[in-house]
Amino acid sequence: MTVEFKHQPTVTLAEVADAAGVGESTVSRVLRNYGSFSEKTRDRVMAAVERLGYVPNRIAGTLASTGSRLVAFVIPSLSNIVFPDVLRGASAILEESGYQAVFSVTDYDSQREEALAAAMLAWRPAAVMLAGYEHTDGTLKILRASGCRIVELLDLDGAALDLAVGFSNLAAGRVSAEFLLRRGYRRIGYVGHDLNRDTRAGKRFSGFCATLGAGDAPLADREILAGASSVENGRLGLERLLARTPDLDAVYFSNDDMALGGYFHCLARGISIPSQLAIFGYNGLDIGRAMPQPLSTIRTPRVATGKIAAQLVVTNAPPQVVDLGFELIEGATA
Amino acid sequence: MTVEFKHQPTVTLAEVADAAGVGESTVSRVLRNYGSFSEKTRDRVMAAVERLGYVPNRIAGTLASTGSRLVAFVIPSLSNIVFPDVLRGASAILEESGYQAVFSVTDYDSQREEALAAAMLAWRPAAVMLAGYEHTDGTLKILRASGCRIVELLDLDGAALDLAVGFSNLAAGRVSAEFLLRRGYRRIGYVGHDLNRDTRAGKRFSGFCATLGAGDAPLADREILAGASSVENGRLGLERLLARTPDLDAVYFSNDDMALGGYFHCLARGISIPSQLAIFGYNGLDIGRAMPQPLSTIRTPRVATGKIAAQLVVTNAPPQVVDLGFELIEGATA
DNA sequence: ATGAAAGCGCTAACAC
DNA sequence: GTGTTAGCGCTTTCAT
Repeated sequence: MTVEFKHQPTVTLAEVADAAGVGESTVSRVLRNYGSFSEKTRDRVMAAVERLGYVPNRIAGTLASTGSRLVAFVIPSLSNIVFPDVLRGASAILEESGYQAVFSVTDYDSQREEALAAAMLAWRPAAVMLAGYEHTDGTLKILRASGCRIVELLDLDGAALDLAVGFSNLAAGRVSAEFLLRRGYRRIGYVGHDLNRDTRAGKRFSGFCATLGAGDAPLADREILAGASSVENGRLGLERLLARTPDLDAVYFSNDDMALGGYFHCLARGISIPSQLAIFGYNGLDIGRAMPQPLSTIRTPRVATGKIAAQLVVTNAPPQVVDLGFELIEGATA
Repeated sequence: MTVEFKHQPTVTLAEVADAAGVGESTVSRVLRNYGSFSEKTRDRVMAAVERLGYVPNRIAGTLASTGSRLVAFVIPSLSNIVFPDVLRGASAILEESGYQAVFSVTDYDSQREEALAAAMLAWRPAAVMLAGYEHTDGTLKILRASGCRIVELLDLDGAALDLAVGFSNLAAGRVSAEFLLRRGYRRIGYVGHDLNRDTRAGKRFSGFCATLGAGDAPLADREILAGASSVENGRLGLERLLARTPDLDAVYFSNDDMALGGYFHCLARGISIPSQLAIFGYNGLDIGRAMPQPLSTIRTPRVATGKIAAQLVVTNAPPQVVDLGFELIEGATA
């Protein structure tokens, strides 16, 4: 028998069927372990798969079955550790269920979010995961029209489109303020990054200020830095804030990175914490626990948010809002 | 039991063609702006697209054209900031070229890497991006058989399969050791995380030790922690190392996170830096610059690695190795 | 400049 | 238990 050399870059299911001496649908059934087939057939098919090094084409499979196992993430940033954490939680669940994570980064720009959401939809994902509730009308329209599951993450202060997983940023801000008031601080300032883009940080700030006001200790001063949140901006922000308002007794930072920067500023200037100045963060990063004085902060369920969100999608759960809450960490800096 | 999500009826290209009163191929040409068509036809098609809210199905498009615009990342971790940084650099380039990033996380497990690489290949990506050169034989086999571009990232100490972008970890370790020797340190220790899994950290450590040995100041002691790299592990590691070998004059950490932990340990114990103990890291994170004493470290081109890798893929560059180098940062901690 | 028709590789009915 | 066949929604010749 003469075997002709075929320059075929990829093996197809049809070739496996030929090699195994069975029909295509049988191979498909065996590979998906669905429907019925004999032990013997299964072995023959698997042998052929092995021999030919067959890798199923999920593009074709998805098209044929009109149900994709792609989950699209449209996230603001990969620099803010929050989002890698969410992705991490989600991808663990997705991978074990045969789903595939796809992502793009909006850079906190809602126009980009709209464009990227549209681009994502072209892949006909099973679900689209987004940060928060603030989306353009265009984004909302195409999402609703898409018919795929929509998951809004890390924000519960608003109305969910379909699924929502996270916690209330407004409440996180309130709890932070209550804590500082309870500890007796009255001259309280704020150092944060761009609130217009990071709307969740904006909601925390609102909740924080509202509670301070109600507690008869309205926000004494604030310093909002233009760029993204970072340790350096935190340091710079506190420096500016104290230059302007030296008599503050506590500062609330938009997150732990910023707070760490503030901590470094105090270290460098010999400002003792918390006696001269208290510092409070947000996120509950591991780094806060390793500081000489553990950082007082709010621990957020970032990985859990990703996990639960993925689980809801994978199990095709009905529309719902899942509040994972957050935890106050009474460290040593406030 | 997972439930496959079914999409609600979506608008197809055929419906757009009908609505516009043209053939399917004409719609396709207009949408991809390829081939020739009249102004008038273009307007009619675009009007119909708009009216029906048509979103092209890239699954179908990819299947028909046998050329995907998916780029698959198989990365060890999302907790180690290195990989989000690489993804960030890459996704910026990929998005503007109409490519889509897909990822999965191996958790530094080469068996998982093999399984995930295979799963990725099922999506017929244009390229697969992996960390480093250490892969199982199985991984190598399926990658080579796949016919798609392969990019190995962040490691140049080995033989590239196709494309490689990064720098030499061996050299980074050597340069770190040379620096410490040049500064006069002679009793040098090491604090690191799991070297078997993170082979790039292992290469740095090798280069470091080799240079120390050649400089007549062989590594005095080392503390390897079981878990992943973290600030807390850095702190704990330094504590243990000094308990065993108190007379060290410098410590090299497997990365900046660990080094920051060591810095915190010194702060807490009143060990003055660098006079009593010098600290040297790796990665050049922003956080190091904001420390009261800037961290002495090696800055690695993480975002650039992602960018260049993406560019090579998008432009279908010939096989090559791109050495982006790294930069010694002479901070104040060593 | 445009349309008809043949796939891309698979899944899902439906026969047998 | 297994094979046959008709699509999934597009791209791509190849005519016209």
